[in-house]
Amino acid sequence: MSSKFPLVTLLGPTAVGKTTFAVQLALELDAEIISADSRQVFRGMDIGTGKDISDYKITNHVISSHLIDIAEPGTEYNVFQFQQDFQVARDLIISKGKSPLMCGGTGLYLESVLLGYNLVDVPVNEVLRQQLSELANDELIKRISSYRPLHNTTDILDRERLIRAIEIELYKQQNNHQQLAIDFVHTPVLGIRFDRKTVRERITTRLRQRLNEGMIEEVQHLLDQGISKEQLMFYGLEYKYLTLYLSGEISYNEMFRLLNTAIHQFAKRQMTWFRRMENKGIKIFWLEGEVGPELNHAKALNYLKSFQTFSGK
RNA sequence: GGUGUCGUAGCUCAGUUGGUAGAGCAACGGACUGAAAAUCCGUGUGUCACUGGUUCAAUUCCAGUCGACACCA
Repeated sequence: MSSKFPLVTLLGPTAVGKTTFAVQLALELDAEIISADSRQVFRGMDIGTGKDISDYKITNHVISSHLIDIAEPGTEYNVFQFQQDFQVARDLIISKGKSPLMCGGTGLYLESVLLGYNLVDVPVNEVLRQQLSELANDELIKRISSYRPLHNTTDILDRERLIRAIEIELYKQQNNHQQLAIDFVHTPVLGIRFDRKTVRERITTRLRQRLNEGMIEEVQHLLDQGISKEQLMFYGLEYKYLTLYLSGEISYNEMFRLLNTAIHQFAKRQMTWFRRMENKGIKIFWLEGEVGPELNHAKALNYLKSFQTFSGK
């Protein structure tokens, strides 16, 4: 395929084979992959996040990937940073004359790019932080609620985050910044999905494999590195339940059962997010996983071809 | 073979002194622009094992059948 898209996206819930599919597609499109995965950004979190470098090798090529292993485990990463990093990665890929292929399952991150969220780079305001630090939590909550509706309790659980949220909102109000915010609504978006029941089976099978392939040791290693239990728990899923298991709070069987269910529920939430994206006007070309990768690959290429014709490029 | 207990939602079980039934988990739907694999909200999905009987009315009482478990042989 010769002419280039400003962006091609491949999304889907966990355990549908996105990476392998993306790598094959990247080879065809002469593309490099930008990962949109909120957990694969962390170094040392490999098996638990399904990060497998060997996946990027195909025949005798290695497909370049971006936004993987770019943050220290134990630190935080967020949409704003993702959007920034995405821009840099995309510019780099284009400057090499290649195509950017965004691939991942983190709905918020995908949407922030596709809908062009206007996220402003808000500097630290020490004076404000000093003032706010003297207020009671109730006061802080009242302040942030007066600026914007609360999304959920994540907004108000943590004092530090509460103060940061006020800092951001105040800055936006006072500075009237219209950030770059390019949207990619009219670029092709491919999705892979399976029947819900099949996804569950795939998740369970994969979980068994990962447990046998050193996932427990991986989490133990992170704990040994000094990453706090709380932080690991907040990363969720594998990191949460394996931490509970390793600290003796739940048995192996409980861990398996709870984690398995949690991943099933996660896949469902991912699908909910994709439906929301469709409702917001993002057209997703769904490839049914049951059909098999070969046929889906052909379908995907066809769709991209028709997309070009349609948009007159 | 005999005696007893039990059979209610996908699972574990409540319950109805007779007026067609809930809880937890699962499942399903949704919200979510600075932690998003997080966080939060909503929804009961059912031949009350089966067949008869009593009754205005049976998931509930009675009898039988089937199944599970326990004990006795």
